[in-house]
Amino acid sequence: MISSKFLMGRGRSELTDEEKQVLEDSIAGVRSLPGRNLMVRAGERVEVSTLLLEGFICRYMDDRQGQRQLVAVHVPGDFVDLHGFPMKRLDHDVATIGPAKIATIEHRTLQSITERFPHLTRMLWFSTLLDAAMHREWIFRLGRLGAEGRIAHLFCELYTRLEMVGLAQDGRFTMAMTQPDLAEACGITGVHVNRVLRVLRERGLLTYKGGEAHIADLKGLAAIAEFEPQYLYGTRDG
Amino acid sequence: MISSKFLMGRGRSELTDEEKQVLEDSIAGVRSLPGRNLMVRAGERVEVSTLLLEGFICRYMDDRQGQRQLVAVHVPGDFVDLHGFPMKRLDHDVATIGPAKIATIEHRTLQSITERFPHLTRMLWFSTLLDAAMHREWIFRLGRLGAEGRIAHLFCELYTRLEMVGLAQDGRFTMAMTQPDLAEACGITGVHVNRVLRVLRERGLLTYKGGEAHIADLKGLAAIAEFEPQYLYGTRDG
DNA sequence: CGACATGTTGATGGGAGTCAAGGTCCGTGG
DNA sequence: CCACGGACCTTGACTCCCATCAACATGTCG
Repeated sequence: MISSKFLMGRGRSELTDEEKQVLEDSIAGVRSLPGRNLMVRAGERVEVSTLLLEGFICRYMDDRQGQRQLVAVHVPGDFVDLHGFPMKRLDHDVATIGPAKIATIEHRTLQSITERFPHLTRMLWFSTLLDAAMHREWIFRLGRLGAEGRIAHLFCELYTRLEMVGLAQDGRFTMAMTQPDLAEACGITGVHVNRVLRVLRERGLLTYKGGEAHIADLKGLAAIAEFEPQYLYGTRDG
Repeated sequence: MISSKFLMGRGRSELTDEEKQVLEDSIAGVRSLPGRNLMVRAGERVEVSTLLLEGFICRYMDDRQGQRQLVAVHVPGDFVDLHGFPMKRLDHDVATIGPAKIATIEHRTLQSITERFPHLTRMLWFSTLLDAAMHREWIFRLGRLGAEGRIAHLFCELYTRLEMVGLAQDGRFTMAMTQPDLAEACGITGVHVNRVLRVLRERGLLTYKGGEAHIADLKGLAAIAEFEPQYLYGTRDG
């Protein structure tokens, strides 16, 4: 099932079999994209939404000098731009990081879902709110943590999210972000990312080289990051 | 009409009279709250959502040493915690800044709206996505701007939002945030906020004293802030 | 092989944090 | 009525984290 990773680990079980099938049948097509591929430019009107199947995609905004700030990183199973359905235009660019495989769903299909499946609609809404929760955590990171905490937090988040969809285990995962990419996600310079990674490596917390991450001490890394993963789950239970 | 400010300036016109009435009839009650009043604590299960009628409300997360990071500021007309309807639990605290007047809507009422009014549901969804767009802009601010830009940006955003609901004009508005509050919103210290405000005042851009803001040069302030207000409108048009 | 992105390390400087002191304003209570 | 405490605002001195500039190493792909 193409959409099998969607909401995996975060309330997917609340979807009925019928709803899962509706979602699956909504997929208009599957495509492969190369790395560093601009998918949507800010301000463009969008008519489809994208479900990420493989690879990594980021969303970002550039400042006046062209310096980039990532506002989100997406992993397989994520809807990348579902918010483009109610919004119609995006306020930011969307691009692949490494090569990626995506499924597309047309907005008119989503429209008909909202008219026939209220609960599924709420779950789609819910999934955009998970993005918002991650945004808030990023605000916290940038506002309150130093460079070490920011890097550590990003790795904790990515590890947790990848683990939910079966793409990380034993502290290890593979990802396409370069050091400059990490810098753009964390609001620091590439040079400083390099120094921080060295410190984290020397302290036995994390190694990251050539796209291979190994979190040697998740507890320690989470402590530096002040990382508490509840926000990634939406905490619907109870 | 109690909910008359909701989505004012941002697609409210897309609501039919019937939908406006449905929303109005959903209001369970109106209450006044004192300033500095904790409304919802992170992790609590919530059963109602809050529409802000008067005053200012913020959402925030505390770091390990109790340092606070605001993740959102709300002005009259905003749904403060509509995302709590699909999410059920919040990942952050919510509190008034100054005294405030709020209307509450029970989640079971919202639930019935989602089952009977798909278009109104999409507009509610849309309104939570405006929050997400503001989150993204805050990420950008914290990641790419220095202290001056951050303060300038916050004032530009608040001015624009307040103007939309008729609470700001001619560069002037009233607000309850103290300098320490601004610091918590901008990821800098209260002392530094003070210095930055002085610089902005001396440059003839902005004065802020005792809750009275006067933007003397909006163009200049927006330039420092790299502020472009489209994100506040959701840009549904065209 | 050369071009280019990425990774690494060093030297220097600046923006913002920290610590400290004092000022203003207000509400409360003796 | 005035003393007092408590927020908030203001300014100065010193410190430190991270940016900047620069040089070079490594790797990879046409």
